[in-house]
Amino acid sequence: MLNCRCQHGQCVLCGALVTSGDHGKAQVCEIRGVLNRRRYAAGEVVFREGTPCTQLLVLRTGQLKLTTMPLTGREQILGLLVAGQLVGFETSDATYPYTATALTPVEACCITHKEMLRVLEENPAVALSVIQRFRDELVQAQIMIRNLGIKPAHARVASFILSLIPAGANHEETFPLVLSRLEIAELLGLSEETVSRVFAEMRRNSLIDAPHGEIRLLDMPRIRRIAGIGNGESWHGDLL
Amino acid sequence: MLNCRCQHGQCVLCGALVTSGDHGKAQVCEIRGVLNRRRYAAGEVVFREGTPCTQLLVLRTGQLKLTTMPLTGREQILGLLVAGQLVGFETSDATYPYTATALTPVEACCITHKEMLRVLEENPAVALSVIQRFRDELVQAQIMIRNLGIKPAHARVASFILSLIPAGANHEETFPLVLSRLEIAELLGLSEETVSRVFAEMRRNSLIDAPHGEIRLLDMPRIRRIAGIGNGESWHGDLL
DNA sequence: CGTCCCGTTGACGGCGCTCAAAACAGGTGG
DNA sequence: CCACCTGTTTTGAGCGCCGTCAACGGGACG
Repeated sequence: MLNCRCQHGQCVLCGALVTSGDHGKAQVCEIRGVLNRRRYAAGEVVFREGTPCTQLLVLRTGQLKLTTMPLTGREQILGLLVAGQLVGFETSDATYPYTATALTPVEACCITHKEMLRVLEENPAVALSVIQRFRDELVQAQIMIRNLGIKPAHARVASFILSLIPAGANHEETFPLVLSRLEIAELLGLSEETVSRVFAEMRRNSLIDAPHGEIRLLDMPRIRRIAGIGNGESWHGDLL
Repeated sequence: MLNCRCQHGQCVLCGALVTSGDHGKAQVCEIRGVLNRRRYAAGEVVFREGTPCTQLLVLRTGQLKLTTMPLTGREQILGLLVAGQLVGFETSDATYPYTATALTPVEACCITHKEMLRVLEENPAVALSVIQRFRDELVQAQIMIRNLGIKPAHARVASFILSLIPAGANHEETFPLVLSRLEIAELLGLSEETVSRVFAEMRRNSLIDAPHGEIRLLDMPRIRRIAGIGNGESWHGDLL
């Protein structure tokens, strides 16, 4: 485990392999032959929409954004990925359906689809773990559908801000914000200007503080209320 | 296989089990003990958002819609399911994150999560098949995000109409339309009236014909063009 | 100091939502 | 068969949210 070349117990593949009792050590040794570690700089494109997909990645550190650009138009962010998640595991089509770009410096493990399928067939524990990851991604996607489908601009931004809080973190703390206004707009299905306006409004009403590249929640309960549906009665009533 | 009580080779569970060589017959016999067949009438609620989830279903026939209603507001349809897909396989939370409702008469196979996990651990082929289903659902969800995020009303409706065409079907044919205008609106993040207006406009321009409960495509190429991004220059130019 | 990029702010117009009523279909009972 | 009622679909009028266009400010960097 410690002498495994990819050196990370938290990786879905390694982690699961290590704990899958019946094969054990032999499997660990086998898999490290097919895993490659890769690094990407912030802003670097990992793979591009429409290119043939042969490999999949397991994110170790950093964040990725998945984007799509239908025909000639603005980009839409389909989702954000953090450590532990899979990306590029496409089986139905032979090309990636979205572009993956590093938002921060990224470390990831690479494996070809062919090898991955073999690993899954031989290691039920890994398969279970992969199923769990897909479930999580699907839940995230459904949350996005909810937001895009019914929430007005202010509620979308509020929901987005709440989603930045790391699990089990103290509020009233300052969190890093790696997305630009434009990227937030692309994530929320809004225009850059609208996002900026909502941020300004929230700052004016001391709901948040937003220095460069960071954000700080000043009034969690009200943000949470705004994030719920825009309930008819103008949100201004709540903000002022 | 033919004497299996659930009697369907096309079910992910049975199908996969039958073809998983190394266990074979024994597994088939084992699984039919934990599978239950259920029927639901059109309009019947299969399970409701927020209720504890212990079972998952494999759709045999019919269609389901998955809906959510955040706080007090309108419903949002998260997705539609057809035969072969899984529903209710939630592992992270103990409650269903959406409501499942039958759109047509439905037949499904039921299995508890606990049993399902055991089946997955013992049958890699089933696990692979399940992963594939989740991938497909994720792709569908991402298509919805794309549509909701950037497309104007007309393009959303056009995309929806195109999505009704069964795989490998002849166009110029008449397809069943099980969703009401309100449901289409909830799926596309629009109002009922807007959907109705777009349908009317399309009918006026002989793009479609829409008798009760059915729809017929009259001009596939133009519908396809409208479904692409609304590219700035008014769509009226295309329609007239 | 000039340039570039990002964020902010203002003015304006249009898409699509809201409210309301009419047209329509389907089912039920007289 | 027709009157009646209920729920769906259609159509109209009005307006508000938000997207577009444009100009400005500020920090990073050469």
